[in-house]
Amino acid sequence: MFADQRNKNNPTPMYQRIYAIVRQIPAGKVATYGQIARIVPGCDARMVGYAMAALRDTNEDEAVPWQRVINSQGKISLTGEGYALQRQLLEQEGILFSEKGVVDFNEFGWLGMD
DNA sequence: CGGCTGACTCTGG
DNA sequence: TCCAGAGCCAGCC
Repeated sequence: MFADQRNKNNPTPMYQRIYAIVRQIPAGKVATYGQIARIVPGCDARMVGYAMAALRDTNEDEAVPWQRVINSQGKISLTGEGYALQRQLLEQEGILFSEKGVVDFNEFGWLGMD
């Protein structure tokens, strides 16, 4: 299974593994960096963030719903224009933000954050 | 092969 | 509530 792929013989680039997970997040739901990190063995929250950052240099941004990945506080980690763009994309999917810009995981969390 | 960079999370003061 | 430090790794010069 996946756990074995963390070996040197793993032909799959880690970023691609991360993107694969992100692509599984359905519209209208969000997941945290840490959550995704736990799904991908040998990967941590930072790695996920780095993978997302790397996305902007590729043309995969259309295939990977990067906007559905937010931080553990339920907030968008980007600032400035990036923030506005991500928030807009999420709102278009029906995700609601509190006045402080926080998403309710209980309602929109992908894995059902109970 | 060395150095630099980057969208996190948790803990403690 | 705010801030600093540690943990930790793939890409791209």
